[in-house]
Amino acid sequence: MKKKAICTDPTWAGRSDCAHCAIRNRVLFADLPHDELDVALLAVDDLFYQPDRLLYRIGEQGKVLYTVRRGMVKLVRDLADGSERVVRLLKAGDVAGLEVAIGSRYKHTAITLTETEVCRIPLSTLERLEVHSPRLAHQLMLRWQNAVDDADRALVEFSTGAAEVRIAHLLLYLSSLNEDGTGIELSRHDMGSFLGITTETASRAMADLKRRGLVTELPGRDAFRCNRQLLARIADPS
Amino acid sequence: MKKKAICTDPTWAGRSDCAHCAIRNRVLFADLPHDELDVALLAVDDLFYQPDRLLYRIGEQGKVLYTVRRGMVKLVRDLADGSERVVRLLKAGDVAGLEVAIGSRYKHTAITLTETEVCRIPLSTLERLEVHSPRLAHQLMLRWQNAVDDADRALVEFSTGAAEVRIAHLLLYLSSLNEDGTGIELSRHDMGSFLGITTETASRAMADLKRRGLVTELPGRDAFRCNRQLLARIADPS
DNA sequence: CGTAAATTTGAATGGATTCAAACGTGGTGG
DNA sequence: CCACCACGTTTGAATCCATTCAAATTTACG
Repeated sequence: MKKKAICTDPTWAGRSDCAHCAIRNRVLFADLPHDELDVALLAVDDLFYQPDRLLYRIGEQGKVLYTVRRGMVKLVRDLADGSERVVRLLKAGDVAGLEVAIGSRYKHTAITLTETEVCRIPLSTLERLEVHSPRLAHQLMLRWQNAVDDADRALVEFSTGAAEVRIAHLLLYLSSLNEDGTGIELSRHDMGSFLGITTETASRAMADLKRRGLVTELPGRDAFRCNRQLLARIADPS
Repeated sequence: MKKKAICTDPTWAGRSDCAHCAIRNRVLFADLPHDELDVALLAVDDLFYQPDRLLYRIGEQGKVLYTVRRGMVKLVRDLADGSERVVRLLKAGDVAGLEVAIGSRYKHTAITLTETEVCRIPLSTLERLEVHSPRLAHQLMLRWQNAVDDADRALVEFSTGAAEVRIAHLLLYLSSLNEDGTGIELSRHDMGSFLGITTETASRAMADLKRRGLVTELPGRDAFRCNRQLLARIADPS
C-alpha cells in the first residue's frame, strides 16, 4: 500500500566467470562449449544486491534477464485493490525475467528478499548465442518448464487448503533449499502475500507452530529450523 | 473422489492439414516453411474427443503433445486429500503436454470439458524438426511463456479474493473466448475445483449472479451470456 | 417414466478477516 | 547512553464468509 523508495544500485562483483561458477550446471549456460562461453561472458555481469532491492518492475521493456546465484527473489503482481501478491519465490539457480527472451515486457516486479547475488545477462548475448546453439535453446526450455512447475506448485501447495497447511508447505519448501535443513525467515507480510492469506493469519499460524515446537527461530540471521516430519503430516493429512 | 472409467478412444478425423488450418497462426507449426511442414504432417493426427475424455494421465511417460483446435481441456492435479484441483483451462490454440518436449513425464491429467478437436503431435516429429528449425524452438518458447502466463493468472485472478470475485473473473475469461460474448458453462464441481472453493459455494455464487441478472443461461447448449460491464466491477473493485 | 447425478438451498459450524491495541525491536537523535 | 519513534509482530474480539452436512429439487438419461 505504501510507496517506498527502493535503491536499486547493486554492487558490481565483477565480470562473470561461468567456467568456474559453482552452480554452473544449474544455470543457463550449462551446456555451452568453452569457446561460445567466452563470447557470452563479455557482457554478463555478476551483481550483488542487498535485501529488499528492486531488480525490475512489471511492464518495463527489459533487455536483461537474471540468474539467481545466491539468495532469494520474489516475483510480485499488483492486485486490483492496491495490495500485492507474491507469485513466485526464486531460489539459487532460478531465472528471473525469462519473458524478455521472447520480446515480452516484464510480467512481474522482482525484489530481493535476502542478500542476493545474480548474473545479469543481456538479451543481446542470448540472441547471439541462440542462433547457433541449440543447447542454449534447450536450456531456456528447461527454465521455462521450471517456471511452470513453480507456478503450478504455488497454486496447488501454497494457495490451497487451510492457512496452517499452506504454511507447512512453505516451511518445508524453504527448509529444503539448504542442506542443513534451515530455512530463510520470510516476513509475515510476504508469507501472507504468497500464501493468499492475511498477515495476521500468517502470524497466528506461525506463532502457533512455534509454540508447538515445530518451528524454532535461529538466533543468528533471519533463519529457522523445523521438524520436517511433523510439518509433513500437517501439509499432507494422509 | 469417485473413480469413473473414461473411454479414451477419440474419433480419427484424418491426417492433419496444417497448411489450411484455420488456426494455423496460433498453433505450433506457425512459422514453418512448407517443405518442413510436409515432414511434420505425416505423423500429426487430427482427433475428435467427446466431453469428459482423458487425453493423458499425470505421471505417464508421454510421447505426444496436443494442440487444442476447438473446445476446452482441463489440466488436473490430484490433491493430498484425494480430491482434485484444476490447475489450468486450455482453450483453442493452447498446448497440452508441452513438458514431454524436454523429456518429462506428464505433469497433469488432461481431460476434455467439451467436444474437443486436437492435433496430436508425436515427440519424434518435434525432435526431427527442432534440430534445423529455430523457428519451431521459438514457437515452443512462446507456448511455454503462455503456460506461465496462464498459471500466473490462475493464481492472481482465479485463486485470490472472495468466491464471487473469482467467479466474476472466470466468467469474464470464459466469455472472452468467443467473439459473440457467450461462454461455456462449467459444472459447479469444475468451477470450484478451479477456483479453490467448494461446489456449494460455486453454486451459491452462480445462482446469486443469475438472480441479479448478471448471468443468463442460454437455452441451447451449455453456454451462458453475461453482463461483462457489471461483472468487471465485481472482479475489480476499483 | 423412473432412477442416478448434478444443482440448489438450508442451517450450523468453523476458520479467516477485520479493526484495534499491545508488544517488541532496531534505529535516530538528544 | 537512554528516550523515543517507526515498523513489524503478536494478540484480542467481533464479524463475515466459506465450509460442512443434510435435504430438497432439478436435470439428464436409459
